[in-house]
Formats: sequence, C-alpha cells, structure tokens
Amino acid sequence: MTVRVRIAPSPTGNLHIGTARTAVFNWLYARHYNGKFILRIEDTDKARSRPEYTENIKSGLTWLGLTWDEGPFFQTQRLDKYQQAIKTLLDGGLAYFCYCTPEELDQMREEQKAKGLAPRYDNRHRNLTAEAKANFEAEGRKPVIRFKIDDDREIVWQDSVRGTVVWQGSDLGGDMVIARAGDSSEVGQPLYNLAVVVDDMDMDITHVIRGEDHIANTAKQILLYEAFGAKVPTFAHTPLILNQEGKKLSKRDGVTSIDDFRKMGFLPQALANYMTLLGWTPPDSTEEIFTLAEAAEKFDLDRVNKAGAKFDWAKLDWINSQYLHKMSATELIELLVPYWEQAGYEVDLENNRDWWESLTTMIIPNLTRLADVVKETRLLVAESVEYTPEAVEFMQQEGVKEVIEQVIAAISEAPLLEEADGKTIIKNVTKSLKVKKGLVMRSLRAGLTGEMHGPDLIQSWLLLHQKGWDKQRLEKALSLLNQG
RNA sequence: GGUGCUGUGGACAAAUUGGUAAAGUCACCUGUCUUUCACGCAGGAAAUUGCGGGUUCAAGUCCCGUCAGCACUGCCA
Repeated sequence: MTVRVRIAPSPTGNLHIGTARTAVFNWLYARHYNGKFILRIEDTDKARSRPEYTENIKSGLTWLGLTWDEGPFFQTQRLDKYQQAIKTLLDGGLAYFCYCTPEELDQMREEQKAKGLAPRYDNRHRNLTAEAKANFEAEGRKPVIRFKIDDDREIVWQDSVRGTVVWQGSDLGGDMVIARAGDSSEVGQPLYNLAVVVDDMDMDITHVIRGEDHIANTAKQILLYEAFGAKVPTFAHTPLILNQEGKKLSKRDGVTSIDDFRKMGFLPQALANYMTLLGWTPPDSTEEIFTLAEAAEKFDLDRVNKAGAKFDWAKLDWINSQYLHKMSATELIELLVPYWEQAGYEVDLENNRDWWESLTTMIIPNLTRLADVVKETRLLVAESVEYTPEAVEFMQQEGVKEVIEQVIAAISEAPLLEEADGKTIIKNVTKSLKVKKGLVMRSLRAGLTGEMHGPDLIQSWLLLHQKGWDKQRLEKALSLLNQG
C-alpha cells in the first residue's frame, strides 16, 4: 500500500509555523515511505478565504522545500462531491435537517452552562415530524444538516503517536452540523469535518498526521468514515508548538507566519531543521543539524513526542547560524543583497563583485540571521562614518593622534595592496612611536570604523582602502581630535 | 462545567522488555584564540525525573491518589 498523506491548510491567513510544522512531518513521512504528499486547500469558509493566502501558503511551502506530489486541490471546486455525500447520509437516515436558529442554540448553551452542564446540541430536531418541518419552513427558516452521533457509541482508534485513544460519543457535543444553512431551498455549504472526510476518502489518504487540537474531530470523522462504509485511515496527532507562556502559538504571538521568518533572515533549511526538532528526535539523538532529506531517512511517527514543545528563538538562531557559517560567500551574497538594498545601500555586484565577496567572507562568522548583515557591515558599505562616544573617548587618549597621523602618512606614500602591507604599516608605526601594538590597532579601528568592536581590522581596512575611504576617514577622525 | 492530553536541569529532549554515575543540543558561566566583537576549541555549573503513597532486591520507567498546565467543547478550519 502506498503511503498517501496530505497537508490541508485553509487560506484564511499566511502560512503559519504550526501548519508548516505539520507539513514537515507529513512530508518527512511521505518521503520516508516513498509515498505521496498532497496539498489540499480547504477554502469552504468563503467569508474568510482569500486567494492571496493560497499563494502565500504555496510559496511558503515551496520556499521550505516541502514540495507536493499532487494538488493543490481546492475544496470549493469539489462542492458537488460534498453535496452527493450529504445526500447519501440524508437518504440513509444518518443525517437530518435542523431548523434551530443560532440564537436558539446560544440560548440553549447558556442554559446548560448555567446548570453546570457541558454545552452541547440536545438533538432536539433529530426526529421532527413532517408537520413541524413544514411549520419551520413556513417561518422561512433555513435548516442546517446534522449528522447523527450516537451518545452510547464508543470510538476507538490506534493513534501512531498517542497509542489507543478512546472517545465517548456523548462527549462529542451532540449531532454535528455538516452543512451550513443554505441561502435558498438547496443544501448549504459543507463544513470542515464532512469535507475533510470526503476528500480524504476520495484522495485515498492513508495517514492523517495533524496537530493534537484535532483529536475530537478525529472521533467525529471516524463516525463519518463508517457511515460511508469507507476504510478509516491511520491517525497521528502531533504535539502543539507552544509560546513562551506554554500556550498554543497563535498569531497573537507576533512572528508566526513563515513569511515573517523569511524576512527576518532565517534560511529555509534552518527553519525546516528546527521545525523537525519540535516534537521529534532522530534515533541517534545527538546530531541536531540535518537536512530534510536526511531527516526523512530516519523519520517515523513512533519517535514523535506527546508533550507540546515551546518555541525557542535562541535555538532557532543557533541552527540558522550553523547553516550560515557553512555557506560560501558566493552563495550567501545573493541572499544578502536584498537586505543591503532595503537598508538603502547600493550594491554594485557587476563592477565590484570581488569587493562584496571579500566583505561577505569576512562577516560570515558574525551572522546569525541574514538581516544582521546590515548591522555588521554598515560601517564599511557607506562612505560616511559616525563616531560612537566610546570611540571618541578612546581616540582622545594620549598617542592616538600621532598613530593616526603616521598611518595617514604611510598610506599616502604607498597603496595598500594586501593584508601584509597593512601589517607592515602597523609594525612600523608601533616601532617609531614606541607604543603597544594594541594601541595602534585600536586607534585604527576607532578612526576607520568609528566603533571599538567589529570584524577583522586589517581586512576591514583593506576593504575601505579599496574604496578609497580609509584616508578620508582617518582625516576626519583627526580633525575631530583637533577640534578638541 | 465537561472531555481529552501532557508533566525529566531555564529551553528542546534521550533513556531496549523496570537494572550501571538520568545522554546529547541550545542558553548560561569560565578558560583559550583575537586589537575588539563574533566564530572555533576546551571546561564548568545546572534535575532528589510535578507532588504523595505503594509494588519490587531494584522505578523516570508498573499501580493508586493528588496537583498543575494545555487542548477541545462553532452554521471556523
């Protein structure tokens, strides 16, 4: 039997980290068993679904490397199948029309709560007489369609993550709505649980891997499978991703869409790697950096955790930095350019590719997120320089002025061609002024970059020199000192 | 209120059928390297496995009780 799994997001928002993680697990499972990974867009909620969200979901999955083998299928294009299924249930006496208004249902639940009872539908319209129906129709009420759920029924399934799960029919909230009230006399739009089951049957889904917030839905859906006489797929409920407070990660937690992570400068491989670790551990649990393909070789549901996993930015950052540090300047530079440009710096790769690559090579170990590149290089990519109070204070120390003067003199005589030239100048200045090398180095750093910390000084200097900016910066520093 | 799930160092977590000193990773601290920051490397601190009983020669692993957190409880998905 070929494994067939799916990711079934609803296009009511951008691709969410929780959905993406579910997609990762499904993708890994499909790849591990050489199965198919299917994308299905659940857009039956017309009021909230938007085409741009569908596009965002598709591009997000693609960016992460979670390519799908079939689809995307759209539920709104399969409405006839749901109507047919609903009709089958209606004809079989397994579903019926319910004429309750939303207000009536609200009131009913309020009363139940007031009595300390669990809110649920009391199945009041399950056995309506033809006359009662006619009366409701005459009132102009539009019915929903409810699927009968036997209170005495016990639903049991073997969950690949959680083991045997038992659910009592009476805990499912009464007969469930499978179709909205229609605008006219025809049957209304299908609801989630119905559409999912019809699709999963139709698409021969063998394993349903989804978040544990769907557990109650699974019980309901199993009943539907049985009503249709279909084979029930294997279910696996994964732990949720939690925020800092231990609650389900939601849009309210700020950055939760994959798009946001991308913009912040996380690499897709790193994000996918981290999501894989959220609730799953490889059998050889010591190595934590791996590609999706490598994870797929080892992935299985039996090592998926049951407890929710808190999202940890520090760990994501570390994983991202690991990927970044392993990249070459050549491949990295393409990813970096947008960040420079967005910050207002002009990147002329056509003419100065070598310069930009040297710069990139130098700051790679300082990068955690791609966006960091602006902060790490802003002192080198702009002609102007600003001196921090710390740098000014340092330069006012005795001897700094002389160092800078001598360095200016040195570079005026001969250009800096390579690192060795810079080292020679530093050595000579150190000797002639009889000061410590550290003073020379730090004077240079302050004068050239305006800061006391940063990437390798001599390489930075070389880069500035190639732009012709080193001398003017040192002169600016000098004039600053002369002003007092 | 009801139902379900979960509970191992700050975070992610490992630990074959109960059996060595409760892995590893991140974060943290120290050292090392460096002009500096970062990276790398080396080391360190950090858990009476939610709590209380019980079974056993032996329990994170089994049993009972208890507490806490979370999820679900829609004509959303």
